[in-house]
Amino acid sequence: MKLEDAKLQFINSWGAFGTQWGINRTMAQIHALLLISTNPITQDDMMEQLTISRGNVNMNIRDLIGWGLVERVIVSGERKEYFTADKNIWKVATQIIKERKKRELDPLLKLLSQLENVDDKKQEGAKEFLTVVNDIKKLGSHADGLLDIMIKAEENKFISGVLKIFK
Amino acid sequence: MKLEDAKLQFINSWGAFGTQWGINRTMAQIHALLLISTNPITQDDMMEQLTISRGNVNMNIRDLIGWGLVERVIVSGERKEYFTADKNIWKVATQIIKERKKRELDPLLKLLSQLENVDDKKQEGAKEFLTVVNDIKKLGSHADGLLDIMIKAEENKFISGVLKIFK
DNA sequence: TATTACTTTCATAATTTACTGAAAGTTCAA
DNA sequence: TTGAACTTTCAGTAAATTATGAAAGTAATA
Repeated sequence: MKLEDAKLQFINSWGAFGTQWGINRTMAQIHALLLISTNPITQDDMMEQLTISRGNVNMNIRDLIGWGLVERVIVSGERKEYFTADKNIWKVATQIIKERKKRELDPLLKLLSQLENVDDKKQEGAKEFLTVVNDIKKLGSHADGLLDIMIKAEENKFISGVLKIFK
Repeated sequence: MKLEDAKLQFINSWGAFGTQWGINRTMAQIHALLLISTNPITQDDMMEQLTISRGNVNMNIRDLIGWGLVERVIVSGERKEYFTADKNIWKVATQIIKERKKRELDPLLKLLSQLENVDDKKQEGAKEFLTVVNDIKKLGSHADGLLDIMIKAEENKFISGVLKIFK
């Protein structure tokens, strides 16, 4: 397989994969493109490579920066803005997890806590309801801590070894 | 807060939450409804409670069954079909993770493996590309194992304690 | 075997989400 | 301060996803 084809396929697959996880296709594609670009690239480069409009590129770049996945780079002597993405996949994963937690999980857990304040906890069905709500809360907080460990484990042979015991 | 209101809000929030993770709103709502229903319910119950069409209920129930999250229940003496969902949140989580892995992660990893077969691995940019592809693969397989641990840890105080050391 | 009770399908409609492109905004250099 | 180079915004449009509901399918009862 030619490198160019492989790159193209990587970008497309990454886009498709993102879609299934609630991330918009173009945003994922731009990120993929940046991941495999050796040097920082411009918005025009992205427009050309992905055949998408200027507005689209701009909005998604802005989102990616908001997610902490992409950075603006100033190339001295150039007027144009360049962009780059952190190539360290573990950092990328940490960042995504951190953001999703902040944006989605935390608000959900907060809401669930409120739902636990039902008036009459002895009424028909209340017990089952409260159990489910509470269990989701527990799972949420647990997942949180464990994903932290996952990231650390990835960069730490010792922890990695210890964890294998439990598999 | 009244129990009925809390239930309603739970269903709606769960639906909204699902949407952000690439799960369609109605499917998540049906699942939520089943989670907090003490007894098995019928498609008509769902139509009424969620004010959605018969077709919509039927298609999403079918999907939920495909995900292994919902089961048909036969109530003796009744002609109608009833449905129920496993209330054990850890089993639910395991099941979702297992399915997403099978449907999305595995195919992606397989594809990435193919992309590693680029013709000339010495050409400009090939190294960076292959590193990214390989790192994602590694992350993918690692995440897999660790999510297993998470589920087990949730039900095992000992492991849970050990894991805290690493936080 | 007809009737009834119920389930499934799927073409079309509604809704949601994403994209475009031109206009407005910004910044820098002369 | 003018204008060229570049970036951002956003109303309108297009595309993708979901939902509807009536018709077709199935299977239990009489």
